[in-house]
Amino acid sequence: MSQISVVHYNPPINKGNVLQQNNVSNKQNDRQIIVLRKPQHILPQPKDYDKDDILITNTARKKPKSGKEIKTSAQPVAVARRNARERNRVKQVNNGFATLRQHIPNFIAATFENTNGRGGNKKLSKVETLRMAVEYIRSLEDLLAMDVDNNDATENISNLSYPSPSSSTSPSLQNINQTNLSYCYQVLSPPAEDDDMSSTATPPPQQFIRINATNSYQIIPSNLYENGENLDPMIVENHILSDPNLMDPSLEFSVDNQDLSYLNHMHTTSSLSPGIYSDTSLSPISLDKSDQNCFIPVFNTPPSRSIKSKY
DNA sequence: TAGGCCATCTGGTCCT
DNA sequence: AGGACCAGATGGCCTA
Repeated sequence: MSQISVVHYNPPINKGNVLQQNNVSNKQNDRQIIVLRKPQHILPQPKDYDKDDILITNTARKKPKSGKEIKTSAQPVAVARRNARERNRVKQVNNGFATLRQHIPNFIAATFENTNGRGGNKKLSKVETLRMAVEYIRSLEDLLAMDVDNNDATENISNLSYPSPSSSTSPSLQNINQTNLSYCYQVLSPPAEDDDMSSTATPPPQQFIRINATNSYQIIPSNLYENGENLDPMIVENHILSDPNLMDPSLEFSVDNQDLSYLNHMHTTSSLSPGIYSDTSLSPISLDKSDQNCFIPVFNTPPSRSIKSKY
């Protein structure tokens, strides 16, 4: 590290920059020798440049809403151009994130925004976008693996059309099997606490109610059931729905037709019948067969009984 | 007010 | 030399 030695008299220097301080006992003038950290960036002073080489920059810096003036500093052309390149580069990165966000199913993002504690109407942050994208890709991989397992006619694989939420063309629903439901509750689950996106731990399923004849869903607050425990539709019908105070209206979300492709087993967007569905069956199964790790509960409630929504 | 998120600036490194 | 990329520092904005 570069160091410079100075003879210090007054005023005192910033302690943060002091690397070494030697008190030289000099009875005559009692001076101190202090080793300073070399300033990390010593920009050439304007006087070092021709006037033509100076740009007033910082114009691209976000203008504070408070209206405070941002100090503009004189910069050489090279520095200004480099900053502009960096801004452009970051902009490209952000464009990439925006594109990535568009590929995350709307209802997943909406649900996450409602449950991430950051309030609604917030776009996914970069970290959240990456997490969601990882989950999405993982789910598509699972879907692919499941489809390969289920289809003995391997030639179908090359013709498979996988759902793309941002695609304007509707996905080939005939090729979407029931694993979509598994996908749904996996991604509806909150992300792991740490940032380790390589984690393979399977989060507990998120349970929700579908409001009949609508594309609206209501997430059942997790405090109403234990992790991994599937609710009995009868309990939902007789207890939870009868007490609207138990439900959180902010946890209601709507899905569009494309998202519905992830929620429905069927080739149409008709609603599922209430019950517990397995990963491999299109028919509800009896509760005593249920395996909490493999089934997703679907409950329907008439619109008239829907919990007071955000509307 | 603390913490999260973000944009910007800047020094450093690598590559062409 | 200049561009691309990365990481650290900084400050503004927003929310709980």
